[in-house]
Order: sequence, then C-alpha cells, then structure tokens
Amino acid sequence: MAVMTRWLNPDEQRTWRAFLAASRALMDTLDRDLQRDAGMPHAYYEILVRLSEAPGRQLRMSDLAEAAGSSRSRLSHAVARLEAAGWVRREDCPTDRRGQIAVLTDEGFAILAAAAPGHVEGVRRHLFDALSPAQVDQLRRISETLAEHLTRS
Amino acid sequence: MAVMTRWLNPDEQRTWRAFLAASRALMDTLDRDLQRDAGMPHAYYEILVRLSEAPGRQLRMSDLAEAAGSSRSRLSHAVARLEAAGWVRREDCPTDRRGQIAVLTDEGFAILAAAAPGHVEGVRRHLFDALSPAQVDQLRRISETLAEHLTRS
DNA sequence: GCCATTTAGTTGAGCGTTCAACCATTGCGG
DNA sequence: CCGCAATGGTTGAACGCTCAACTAAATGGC
Repeated sequence: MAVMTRWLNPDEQRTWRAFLAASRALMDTLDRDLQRDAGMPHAYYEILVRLSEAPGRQLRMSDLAEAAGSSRSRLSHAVARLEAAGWVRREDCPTDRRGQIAVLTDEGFAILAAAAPGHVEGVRRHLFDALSPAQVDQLRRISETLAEHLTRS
Repeated sequence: MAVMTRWLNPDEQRTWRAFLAASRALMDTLDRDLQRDAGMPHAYYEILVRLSEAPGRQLRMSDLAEAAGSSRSRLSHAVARLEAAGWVRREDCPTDRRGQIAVLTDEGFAILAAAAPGHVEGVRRHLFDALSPAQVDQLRRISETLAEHLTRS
C-alpha cells in the first residue's frame, strides 16, 4: 500500500514560504552589501570572523570548516582565494603531518575590521530593527532548536 | 566626529549566529536531498512550483521572477536549463512583444509531482517536526515581518 | 509624432559551491 | 608491527549565481 504524503497544511505552507522568502532576501541583501563594500561574499567574511576569534588567529582547516559551517572542499577553495588575496596564510601542522593551519594575516584582520561595522549595521537594520525583543528571543530559541535538530540527523 | 558602530549585544550575537547556522543547515540539507532525488536544486524546484500553481501553468518571466524571489538574470539562466531539460517551454507574449511566457510542460509537471512528496517530507522532518505549534506561529510572524521589512527598504 | 526613458529579457564572463576522485598520513585490529 | 580502514585535505569539472552590458519594444513628455 502506498504511503500517503503528509502535505503541509495552510498554516505550515504560509510559514514555510514566508521563511523561505525572508531568509533568502536577508542573505541576498547582506551578501550583496558585503560584496560591494568589502569585496568578499558573506561566506568568506564568516571565515575571517572565525579565524579572528580563535587563539593566535589560527585554526586547523577541519575546525575552521566546522566553525564556519562549511564543507572541507568549500573551505579549501575559499582559503585558496583568501590566501591569494593575502588575508590568510597556510602553515603546516606540527603535530599532524596531514594537517594544515589557516592563519589570519594582519592585512586580513585589517580588512575584517574595516568591513565589520557596515556588515553589523546591515544585520541590525535588516533583522533586529524589524523585530521586537520578544521576537528576537523567539527566533533564538527556534534557531537553536533547529540547528540542534539538524546536526543530530 | 566618528559614528560609533552599534555592535550586537551577546543575546543578539547568539541569535544571529544560531539563525545563520540553522537556515544554512536547513537549506543545504533540502538542496542536497532535492539534487539527489530529483536532479535539480531547490531554486529550480521553486520555479516549477510557482508555474504549477499559475493559471494555465504559465507565467510571464517577470512575474515568475517575482514569485520565485529571483533576479531576472537568474531566472533567464534557470529557464534556459529547465527548457533544455524539457520541463519548461517558452512562448512569445501576445500582448507585449518584449515579453516571454514560461510554460510548465507535462513532463515538468510529472517531474514536480514525483519530487514533491520527498521534498515536503524533508521540510516537515527538518523544520516542523522540531518546533512546537506556538513556535511555528512565531516563526511565521517573524518571517512575514522580515520579508515585509526587506522588500520595503 | 518624435526622442528619451523605462521596461522586458538575454547574454557572457567571472566567481563560488558541489561532487567525486584522489593522495598522504594516521590509527587500529589482529 | 603489518595491513587496512578512517581522517585531513586538495583538486578539477560541472553547475548555478551575479554583475554589467546589451537588444528590443513600450511608454511618456512636449
């Protein structure tokens, strides 16, 4: 016997489409602004942020991929470009000869510092300014639940 | 005098990062599943959905771009591929000689019908199953607010 | 009615992501 | 301590998206 699809009810449908539209529009806007103002896509910005927060401004490629929510391959290509731009440097890992360590250069840090205010302003204007404090709290709980759920499946 | 950046406070920071991680993980998962099971990215699936819901299963390119939250250029490229796959057909617009009309073919409709159950199941499992009914409602309000806010700026 | 502007859509180059294949190294069971 | 699976990372091809430039047709002011 065929398994019946549990279709979305009208409320779920509406929620799903609104979520799609909102998150796509938000990401597109932030990405475009970052590309225009800092010459890099949001994914690269996030890599630089994670590096800047790590001790010694450096991370193993694997850890960086994990932190930035990226695949190994994606990160490899990305770091290659960031290295060509002079914003990141690669070093050999002393404890594991397979390993590579990505290091944020001073120039990379400076670029990040220059890009951050504009980007944060965008996040604030397009996300937080539109929501009440209660909604921000709701969004945090929802997002944390979803992130948790998605990594465990 | 320098304008001070209004940085994110810890709560906002946490919310933003959780939202980023969750929406990225969700989209990546759905995209990968759709690519594997139906041989198309989520953006193409959405184009087919919009066409399937339109009267006569057809829409002007501009309206389709609007409905799918896509740029004209992106849609043009996408429809070119969908046409090559035989899922969509282009027709001249009778009332505006600049216009093009994208028409969902029977084959396109069949492909969509075959892909839909699996995709909906994914949306349900990765999004709605993780949230309480109250959270779904909160997410709808938040998303609608954000979408509204983003299109008006 | 004519010219400038706007609108509709396409195109190609450049870039970022994905996927699968690949190499090197490490860890582990026997 | 040997062989083999698992891990860390890279690579190249294929693909989708963005941006800017472009053609063609419609519109609007005068």
